[in-house]
Amino acid sequence: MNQKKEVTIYDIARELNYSPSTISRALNDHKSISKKTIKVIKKAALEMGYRPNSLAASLRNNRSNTIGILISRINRPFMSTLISGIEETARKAGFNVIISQSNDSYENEVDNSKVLYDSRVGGLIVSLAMETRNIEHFQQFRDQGIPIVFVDRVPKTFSSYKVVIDNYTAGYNATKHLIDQGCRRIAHFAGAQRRNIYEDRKKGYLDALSEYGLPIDKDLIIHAKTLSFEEGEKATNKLLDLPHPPDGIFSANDTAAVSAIICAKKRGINIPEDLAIIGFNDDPIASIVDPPLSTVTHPAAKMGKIAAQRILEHDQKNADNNLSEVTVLSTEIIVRASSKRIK
Amino acid sequence: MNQKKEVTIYDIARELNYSPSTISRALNDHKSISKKTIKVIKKAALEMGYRPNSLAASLRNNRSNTIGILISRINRPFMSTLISGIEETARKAGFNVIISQSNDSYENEVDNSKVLYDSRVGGLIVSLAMETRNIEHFQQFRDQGIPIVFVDRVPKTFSSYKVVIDNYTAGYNATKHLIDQGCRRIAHFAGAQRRNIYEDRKKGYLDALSEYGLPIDKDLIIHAKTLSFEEGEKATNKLLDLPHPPDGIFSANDTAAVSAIICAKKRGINIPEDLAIIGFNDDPIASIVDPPLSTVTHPAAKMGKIAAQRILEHDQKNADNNLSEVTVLSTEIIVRASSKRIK
DNA sequence: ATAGTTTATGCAATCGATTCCGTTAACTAT
DNA sequence: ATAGTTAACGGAATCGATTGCATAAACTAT
Repeated sequence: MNQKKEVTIYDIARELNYSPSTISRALNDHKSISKKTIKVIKKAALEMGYRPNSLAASLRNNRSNTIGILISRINRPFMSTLISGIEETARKAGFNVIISQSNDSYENEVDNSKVLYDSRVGGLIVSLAMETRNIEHFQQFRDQGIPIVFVDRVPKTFSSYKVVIDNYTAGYNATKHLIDQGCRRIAHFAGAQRRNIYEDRKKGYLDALSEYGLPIDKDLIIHAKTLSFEEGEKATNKLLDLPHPPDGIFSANDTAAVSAIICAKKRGINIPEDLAIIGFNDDPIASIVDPPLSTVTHPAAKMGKIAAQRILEHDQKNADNNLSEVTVLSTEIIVRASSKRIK
Repeated sequence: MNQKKEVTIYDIARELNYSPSTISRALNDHKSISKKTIKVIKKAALEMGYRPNSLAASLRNNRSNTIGILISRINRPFMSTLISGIEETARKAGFNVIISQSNDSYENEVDNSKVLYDSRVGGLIVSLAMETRNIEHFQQFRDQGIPIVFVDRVPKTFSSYKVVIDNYTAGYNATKHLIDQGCRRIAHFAGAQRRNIYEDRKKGYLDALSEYGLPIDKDLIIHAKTLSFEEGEKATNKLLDLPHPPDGIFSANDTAAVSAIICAKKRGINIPEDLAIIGFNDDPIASIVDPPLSTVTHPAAKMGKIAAQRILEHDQKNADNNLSEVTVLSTEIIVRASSKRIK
């Protein structure tokens, strides 16, 4: 038995002949405790090695100083940067951050949401799994007045805080950029259309083509489940095997775009002369690949910061207030060598 | 006021005319409750929408089903994969994962360790900040019998669970590989020597040189604080400006190695013919850069899994048992074009 | 000087689950 | 049939902090 007994506010109370209430209030700088007493109590707490028990406080308040994160995968540049932004903001406010990953499975998402609920998180930040169609599992949080912030991959029908980018405009601009560079047969690597981000990017692509009088060729639109490196490779080969191969590709993510660059190079295609390519996200690999990949920025850290702020703010305000604020962040096109045909 | 009242075991008890003790035991499949009763209670719990309050249970047990992670930065490929491995393993066992990043600052590490302690985490997984010299802040966990697992960047003097790779051998083998490829003037990008991983890699490098009768040239050893892309670029330029530039570089991470490839290429150096390069970690950028970077694997996911397992196991065993088990994982050299001179 | 107010603090219930220690009833062995 | 077990369940304290409602003292105003 080597576990030292932990010091509680009762121990301090006994030591100083105050009541536990006073100790609690003093440690929280409650205004009804005199400054002198506060000083004395804090000093004693420090000396006695007192460490607050967050669990007890959370139980009493029925709310923990914890933000739950529910995302598909942690080890993706966008996601880990998003988390980093959340963590940084949350920690400054004394909040903990619990992470859970669904691996894009609906079932995992539901299970994880339950566990986070049981942990009485003070707020929830969610980026939907690829699979998810039904979002009833978030209702329990709303019933308890626990704020939810959806980021990036958001549901259409659930009214809540949302932090997103304008995927439509980004898709439109990326496509327009390729058109401006002289591309006339532009392919698109599209993601799962169930998710807003991929649906909107595709819409932007389609509208840009239409607007500039370019025909829409279904053979040039490749739907991939995960836009992985392998899928990108396969898609690129398929496109290049076409009788009339494309002269441009707008990929809904960087991974597939990079694989397209590498694959096309292997086949002796000149980039960007024969084939101009633009991706999405500005992952680290985008600036490393040769030629460097043009892409669309995705402000992950900022999204995380704002999402966390929504939850922290909510803590302050009245619970019923303004639960459905939508924040749209701007993106930029970064033009690199993979699409720069016009000098 | 729209917050639905939450259902507790007391509500179920009242409803079924059982005592709360029985409800609690039934929900936990306690053996002294009849199977029939368990079935009845679980059914009622489900119907009534009961959700356990983890906070209450944790308070009572003075230990939460939570693993705290204390690392430098989340958004690095190695780290986010490590976290992913931890999360996956922990979640299967019903544990939550709280993350905190120190940004390599000692103060942040200490602060975060306190917050995690106050949250009564059931275990702690740590990769030390670059700055950290003093490790007293971990003593509080040991005093309470809370298991600590150090991963990758571990302290030398603190006896605890550890999960590491054999950095010395990896550094030795990476250097030997370059020697085998005909390199005779091999430079080294070394990280902060305070951390075991960089110190050991450098030792391996030095011993390999000695063993093969190659002189050790201090000009060829560059110490960088963070081995960032910029530092790598600067170091490469410095090396290439030398009267006798090196014909090989062993970088203690991939980021700096990739920047070396890009920088050297810009200067018209042929890789690997004029300069062979090998990195460390096998980050995604390693296989994307042109030519692809040879590197040393770093089993991040496996490390995370094992670290989490240590904590989960500890929960089962007697607390005083075997607290200082060290696990050494094996690494492999991946030879890619950046160092392959001999066909 | 008296009533009203402010300041500083204490009392005790509360959050929800867990568990030690009974107790009762049914069952088993001799 | 009686003592001894076992099975199934209840009572009540407990974990540690918070907070609404007192209360006592000191102070202010008239």
